[in-house]
Amino acid sequence: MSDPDAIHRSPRPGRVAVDRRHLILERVADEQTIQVGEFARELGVSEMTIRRDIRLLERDGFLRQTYGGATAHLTRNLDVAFNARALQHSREKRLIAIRAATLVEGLSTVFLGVGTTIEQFARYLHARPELTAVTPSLVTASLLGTRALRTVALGGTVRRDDLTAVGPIAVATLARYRFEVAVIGAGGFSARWGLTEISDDEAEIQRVAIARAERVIVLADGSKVGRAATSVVAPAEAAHTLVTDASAPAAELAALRGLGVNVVIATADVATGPTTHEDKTSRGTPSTRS
Amino acid sequence: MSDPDAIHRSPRPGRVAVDRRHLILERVADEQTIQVGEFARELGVSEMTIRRDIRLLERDGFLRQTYGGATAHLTRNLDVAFNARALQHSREKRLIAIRAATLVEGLSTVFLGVGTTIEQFARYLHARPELTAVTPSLVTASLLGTRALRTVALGGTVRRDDLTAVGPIAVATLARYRFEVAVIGAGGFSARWGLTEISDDEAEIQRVAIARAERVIVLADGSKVGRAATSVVAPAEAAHTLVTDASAPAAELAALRGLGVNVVIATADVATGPTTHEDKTSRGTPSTRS
DNA sequence: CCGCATTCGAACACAACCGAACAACTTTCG
DNA sequence: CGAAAGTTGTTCGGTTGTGTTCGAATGCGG
Repeated sequence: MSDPDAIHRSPRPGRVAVDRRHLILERVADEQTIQVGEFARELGVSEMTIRRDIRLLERDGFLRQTYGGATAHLTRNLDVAFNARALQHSREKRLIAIRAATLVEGLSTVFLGVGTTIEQFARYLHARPELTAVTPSLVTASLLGTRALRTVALGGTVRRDDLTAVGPIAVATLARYRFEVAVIGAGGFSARWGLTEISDDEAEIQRVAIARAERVIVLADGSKVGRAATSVVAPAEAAHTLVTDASAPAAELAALRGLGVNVVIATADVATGPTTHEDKTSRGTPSTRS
Repeated sequence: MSDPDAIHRSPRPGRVAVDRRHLILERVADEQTIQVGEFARELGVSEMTIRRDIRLLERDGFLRQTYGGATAHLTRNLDVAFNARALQHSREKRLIAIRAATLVEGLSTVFLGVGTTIEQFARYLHARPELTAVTPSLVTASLLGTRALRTVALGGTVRRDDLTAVGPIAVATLARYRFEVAVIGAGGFSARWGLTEISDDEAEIQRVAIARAERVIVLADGSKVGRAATSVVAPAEAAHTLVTDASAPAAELAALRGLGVNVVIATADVATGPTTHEDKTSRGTPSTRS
């Protein structure tokens, strides 16, 4: 398992240092290579600093230092870099989440999958007492658990990376429910390979959830559309609706539409506020509890 | 500095401190990061105070200290309110948790119950890869889930008050396990009424867990000892060990001892260090993979 | 093979940051 | 009132991150 926290492992890196290393990884993931002088100029730091970063990152196996810069370490770091970037795509994800929330209004049983996009979706899900939400994600379950709807957490072994319950127990629990709609994320979604996921465990759970749902809504930001991960979950036709953003490649969307997938592009026009239970306008007065 | 909280006639010391730490957690939850100097200026306190807060919060696993500030810990976004509950907890509970942690060393399967004392216990539980921890509490599961041990969350309907999985699913899942020791909290614990709990759901789960455990350790601060709640879980003899603090009434403790309960009083002398998820002894040897 | 420009990394310098220790102050309790 | 405990600010020696210098190493074109 590629420890996503490994970047932070140096004794006590500052925020800027961590950010800079993230940037380096991103660049390397994008362009396969990076040059010390260029990047130093770009960030306004000395070359020595970049060199030190590279040495550190190589020590942890994220890349390989070369004469004049560094190159991608083939096997590793893609996931890491994408993870790092996933945190920054939040604008699009929020839009997708808001749009998707409008698609599940009035329903009574929904399945929520795993991933940051789904977490966002949960934030914007309109809570009603007669709504039951089932999810393997502890984060999502915690998020929903405090609100006015019935939340069911799947049990099972908790995965370290994303705090998700996986394994036979989760699958067995899933078998007790039937869903009007399953809202799931995706490691990749393409016409050729359908819905794909990075982890096998997650794929298994999603497969069962899809089988038990009458409708499937896939949430995937543009960078996921047309891409494929390793574990195949279901063909693209299994998804009734795909909610994505404007950055998704048009050709791929056309192909998906050809397969009968209803494609929804989330735009910024409907700037609905979040559905958080507590607004944070209470900045100055810290909670006067108990 | 004029104490802005003096108007409230603060009932116990450290009221401002607790509030300040809440603010820190909020900020970190919002922005993933915080800087000492900036925040100190913002609140009008010295940097040292902020540093002390951060150190404390890291010790309890809320965040991760960095050079110049702190960043969010992986147990991100459990609702801050829930995550921060433990902040208001007395040092008695922490002492109990620390003491109890020494009682479960070397075991391989433990059940962790519900409640803030148990959450504290989880923070100080020494993680080992071969240790399996089972719990119905989403908070505890999230806390443990990022650390180096196998965590199993019970599934089920999530209770709003304390983010606990309850109901038939939780009970059924429990039936798949056997525990060397069950560590549980208590709404009340007395010689007369035994182990009692406020909620029926919780009582049911604890009953099953006790039946499936070879040893039962009850954690209860002094105020709980001698008291009884509405729902009876088990007679006092079911508990092999009670860990409490010095404020527990001596007469009651004597009565419990008479029933064969091994009473342990947690004191401050064993100033055991914290059990943060990442060991920082790896200062000099960076290549030690987690 | 030899120069030559570029890059690398050890060493040093400096600023920012950290934490232990101490002092000043407040609150609690006898 | 006085002792004890808790909280915050300050000081100071040590640590960490970054920039700079400079000799050594490397790639490249004869």
